[in-house]
Amino acid sequence: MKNKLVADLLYQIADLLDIKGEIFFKTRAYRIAAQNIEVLTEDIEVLAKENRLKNINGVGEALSLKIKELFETGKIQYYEKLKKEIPKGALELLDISGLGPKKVSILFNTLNISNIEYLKKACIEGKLRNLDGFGEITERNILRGISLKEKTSGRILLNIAYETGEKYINYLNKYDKIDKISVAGSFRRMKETIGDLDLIVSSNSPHKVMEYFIKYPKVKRILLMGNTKTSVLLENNIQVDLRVIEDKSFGAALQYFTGSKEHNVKIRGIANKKGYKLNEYGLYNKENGNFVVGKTENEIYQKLKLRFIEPEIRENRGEIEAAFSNILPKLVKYDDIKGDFHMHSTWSDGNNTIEELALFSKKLGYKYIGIADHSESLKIANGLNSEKIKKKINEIEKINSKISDIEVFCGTECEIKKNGRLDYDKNILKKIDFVGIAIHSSFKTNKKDLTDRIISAMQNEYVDYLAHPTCRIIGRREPLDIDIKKIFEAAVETNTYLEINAFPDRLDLNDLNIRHAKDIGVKFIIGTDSHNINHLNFMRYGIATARRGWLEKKDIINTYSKEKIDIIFRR
DNA sequence: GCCGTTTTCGGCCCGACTGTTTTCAGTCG
Repeated sequence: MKNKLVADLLYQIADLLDIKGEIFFKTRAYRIAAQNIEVLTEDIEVLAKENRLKNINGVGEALSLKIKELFETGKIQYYEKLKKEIPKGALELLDISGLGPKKVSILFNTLNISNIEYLKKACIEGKLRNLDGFGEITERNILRGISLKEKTSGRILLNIAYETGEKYINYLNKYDKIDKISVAGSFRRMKETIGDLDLIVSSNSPHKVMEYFIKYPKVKRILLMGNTKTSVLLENNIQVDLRVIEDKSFGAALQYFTGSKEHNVKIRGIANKKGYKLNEYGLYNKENGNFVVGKTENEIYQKLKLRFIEPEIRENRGEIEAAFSNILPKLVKYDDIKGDFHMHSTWSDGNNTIEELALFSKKLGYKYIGIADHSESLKIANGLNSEKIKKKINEIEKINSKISDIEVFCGTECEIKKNGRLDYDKNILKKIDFVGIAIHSSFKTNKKDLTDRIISAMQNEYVDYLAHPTCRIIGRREPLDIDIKKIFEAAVETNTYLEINAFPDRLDLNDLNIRHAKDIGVKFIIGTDSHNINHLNFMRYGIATARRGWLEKKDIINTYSKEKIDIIFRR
């Protein structure tokens, strides 16, 4: 599937056209097309061959020709030409806070600034202040933007955002001038990484709330401050934006600032067609400007004849159409999970004993857990040999008779060897309750071998689930180069559950893969990959990712009752 | 560049804040 590649190319063309000064709607058209291609389940190369590109939303005559050209010649002339006009470094300038296409265009065309290094130098030398629309403050802001980019390298992981947001909200909750408070933005949608934290507050004393907001002890700098909007930078370099509105607009603001942008554009388009105008203050009658609703999100969706859409799926990936036809999925809930089958104990590389894990899990309300320690060949993680497995089984039996109301299962996270065989033989595998399999080494073989290796392991009759299927680590390791669709098909054929690994830098499978897999008929299991009891709390990020992948309770094995799980895992 | 039970041409979401200006453009979300 080259869908991602085509989408990235169109995004790049949009950026290049922005800098060139092309009209907004044209560059937006490229981005809309790119977005729709990114979420396409069908292989775009097949669509191109069968002349069906124009079936994709946002792809018309011009774009379909360009995509066809790409598949036929390996290049798009239009893109090649743009690249020659505008160097790659100029695109990077767009990432700097405070710089948009217009300013980048001026910088490039007048001072020939084509990378961040030159820009930094020019700012320090005071060369920008004489340009039209620039001044000394702009120079300082750009320098600040550069240093921030160097420090944070972009986005933060969901769990960091969660912990930071939780503390800030606790602080705000102590202030009696605040009525309602909620998170918004990509954080509320539980995206795997977050740009900055958005908070929405309703209050009749906005100015006082702003004053209190900026007094939070962890604030390092105030970025901007007004009566409705204030932004601060925290000591950990996370930006937090606060919006304060009246209570009657709380739902409208929440809807507006939760996004995604793409979702909102479509929703506002629908509002328009129905004779309304929608903004962060409410839904208004377009004719007379009268306020219609705005206190809750639900009222707004209702007025637009849509079912309520959960924040996690507001990405304009078909949820609006589904809400209209009343066929939205009943997303798995955060308290639907009854157990966790991916945790490591002191037997391998975990920091807590099985008993400690069991007691903590019981506190979380779980009915069962599975201990999935590493297998023999993963020496670095203290993988278990057959002797140790026997002892571990004994220990688990003792714990099960000692602790009530939670059942502990003995399992493994078994290495898939280079030849596709498992690290343990049949005699061991049949003794333990469940078998998760995973790759931790020899990533860099070719695509076909890697795919075959995983599928051949899935075909082993004792295997229950495939852990972190793509092995990506956010910000550090790209997903494995595997034929993911074949893996999904094999999962259905061999009845292997695919894990949604909830560890914040994995979240693997990701939202899009989950949706594609679900369409094929895959069943899932959410595992935290815990190495200590605190990691067990990561489950929420796995559930969030499952929700973003449109999963329902019935799609996920560890929402099942203990009786059902007994049937599945007790051999 | 796309799209059409408002349009095949003329729309395409909308408002706050900042810094630069002297009424507004650019950026951001």
